Amino acid sequence: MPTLHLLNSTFSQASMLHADKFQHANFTKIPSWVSLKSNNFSITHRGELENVHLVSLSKQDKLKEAHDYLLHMHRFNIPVAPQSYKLLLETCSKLKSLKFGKLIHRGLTENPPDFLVNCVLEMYCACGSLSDARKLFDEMPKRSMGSWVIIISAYAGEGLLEDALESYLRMQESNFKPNPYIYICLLKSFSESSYLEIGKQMHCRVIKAGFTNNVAMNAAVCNMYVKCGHLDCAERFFSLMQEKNVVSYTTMMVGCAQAKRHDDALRYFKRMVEEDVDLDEFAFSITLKACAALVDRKMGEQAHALIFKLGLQSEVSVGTPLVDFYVKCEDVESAVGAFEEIDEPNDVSWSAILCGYSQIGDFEKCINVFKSLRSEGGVLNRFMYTSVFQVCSAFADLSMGSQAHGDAIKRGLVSYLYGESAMITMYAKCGRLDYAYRAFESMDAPDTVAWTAMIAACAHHGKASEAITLFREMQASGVRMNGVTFVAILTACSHAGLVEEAEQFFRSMSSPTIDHYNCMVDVYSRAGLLKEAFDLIKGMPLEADAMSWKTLLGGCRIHQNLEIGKAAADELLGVDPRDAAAYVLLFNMQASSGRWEEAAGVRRVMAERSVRKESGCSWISVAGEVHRFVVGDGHHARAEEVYAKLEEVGFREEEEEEEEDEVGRERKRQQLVHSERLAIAYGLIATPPASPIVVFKNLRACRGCHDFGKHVSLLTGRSIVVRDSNRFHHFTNGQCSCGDYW
DNA sequence: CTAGGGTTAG
Repeated sequence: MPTLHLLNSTFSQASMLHADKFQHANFTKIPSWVSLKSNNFSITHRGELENVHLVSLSKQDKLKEAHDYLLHMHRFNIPVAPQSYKLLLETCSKLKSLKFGKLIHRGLTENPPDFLVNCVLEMYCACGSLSDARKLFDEMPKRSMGSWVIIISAYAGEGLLEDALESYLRMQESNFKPNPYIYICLLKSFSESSYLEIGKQMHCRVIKAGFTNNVAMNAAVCNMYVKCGHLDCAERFFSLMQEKNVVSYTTMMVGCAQAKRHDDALRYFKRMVEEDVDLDEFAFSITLKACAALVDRKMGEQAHALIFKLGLQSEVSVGTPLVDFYVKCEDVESAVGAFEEIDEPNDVSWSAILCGYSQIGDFEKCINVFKSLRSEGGVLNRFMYTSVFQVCSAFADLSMGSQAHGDAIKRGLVSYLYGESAMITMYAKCGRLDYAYRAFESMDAPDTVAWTAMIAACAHHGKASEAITLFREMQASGVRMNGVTFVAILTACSHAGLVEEAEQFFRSMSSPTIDHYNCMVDVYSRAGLLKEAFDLIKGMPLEADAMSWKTLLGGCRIHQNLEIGKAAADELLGVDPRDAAAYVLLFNMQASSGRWEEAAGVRRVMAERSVRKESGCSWISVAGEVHRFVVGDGHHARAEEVYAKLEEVGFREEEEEEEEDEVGRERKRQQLVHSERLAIAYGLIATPPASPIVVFKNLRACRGCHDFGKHVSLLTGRSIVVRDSNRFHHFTNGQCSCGDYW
């Protein structure tokens, strides 16, 4: 190959001559002048050097320079080799540059060789201009088999089924006998169940044409059955295939993944490894997806090892699902490691890592990475906004959330179900059930997740009857319900004390999970039916988890049932000895029934195991700025005004019927004001008189502060929303939306 | 000269 040889020698000459200047010279960084001045190279044909330069430019994606140089060659009548044109056109295809593609097409000589015309045709298809492709195709003096393949493949690839079939018939009229490639292309366009019949017909034609022993052909048939939703047909066909390759295996794995049979997908993967099939990046994409879905850490790590062995970790198509796999395994560190291995991460890779940060709870990181990606002009997608909405939900940051919403609208990245559902949750968690409703109502056809998000939003805001109405509407609309929907509706019942309704919903479930049992435990516990709750845990077919016992313990605390409470605490600490909530609840319960010895014992154990109670804090966002308060806080710049306001509204700590435990006493003694009162008072002085005050607290509000909220809403006429760790409380005119039941 | 499979989510 003279061309290659010349390029190599050019390279070595350049690097030898300028070793000092070009320490890191590599193949793609050869300066353009190098090939121009080298008259002393052994050139055999006129223009060979120029052609090499042209090819070099196009291989470096320098289309503009290449085109300029092409014009230069034309001007000096230097012959341009067909191969050079081919490479130029390929670069146009790769970069999807219709503009240069057209320019180069126009610059072609009068009678270009047939294969070059096919290259132009391919370029138009690759650049997505099927109109140009069709025009050229119709005007082509000599169509080859390749031309037909290109045009049919383009139609099929774009989903233009009719055009593809028409061309298929037309080619037969022009006496071209379709080859396997034609069928492979055509089969590709039958990609949904409504095309099954025509797909089968095409399969018959394949058999009649005698292409039954073609691996690629068979993979395409398999794929057609998979995409048309007939995995069983695909499997039968697959098992009859004599020869199988990566593509056919990958196709089957995709089919299994679609049918959520991820373990079957992995079985195919194992077979592929056993049979020593050459694996490629596509095979690993789907394998990792299955590992992620199953959270099969072991399998995923083995796949990762194999990937490393084959050096495929730098491929986006492998690295991205690898990131997702580690995210699903809740191992962000490995996810970040996998991400950093990717050579050219795309927006999918970025959204996978953003999702990782948000799922794991590193909200700060998530939002910062998103912001820098955005400011650097990176490609953004809707998945990213979903993660951003999750962060805003977690921060309960309405200001950031609505900004993100606006930003997403501007970029046209919001009108899709997932993002909208995340938005419902975001607005609800920011305390704006009204906005959540608006987001929900703006959806044309809410799906399972959207309905569920809306029901959960009502549940958390204590709107049980609205939740139930929505649930009925959802049923009537025919949208499928899932386990999460039932968690939402049971939560709604639980927050409103609707025991019978909850029992009804629960009974209507075919296979409740531990989450649903725990919801029922919560329903009974809150309603004071502690015996029922305890019996339910004891009798359920699933093993109780920490949540089961914690929920029961919470109920025992509210209803002062020391006996069951102790049993629950023992069980809870058996499951998770480091659960601070268990100790705190147990301590409070012992203390409030005057068992100081036992209470002190609980504290001692806590200290021994160095379990620390989470300290309470409340915050309020005013004009986009978050103001945070802790118990008895005096650090705020307007602290004096805050305390003065508290005096003014006149609902002091002493007046309440406080919890009589030791903690409560200490607090009383020290006259420390609970953080949520400080935040509410700040809201009163810092926001306009008519606007609602929305306060957030990391722990549950106590009864005294709950009464305080009611009192202030009556006194000032303001609407006050308090979100504690459990739910939302809407205080208006001295009443709370929870009906004092929570 | 012509083709086939894949990854992100509430």
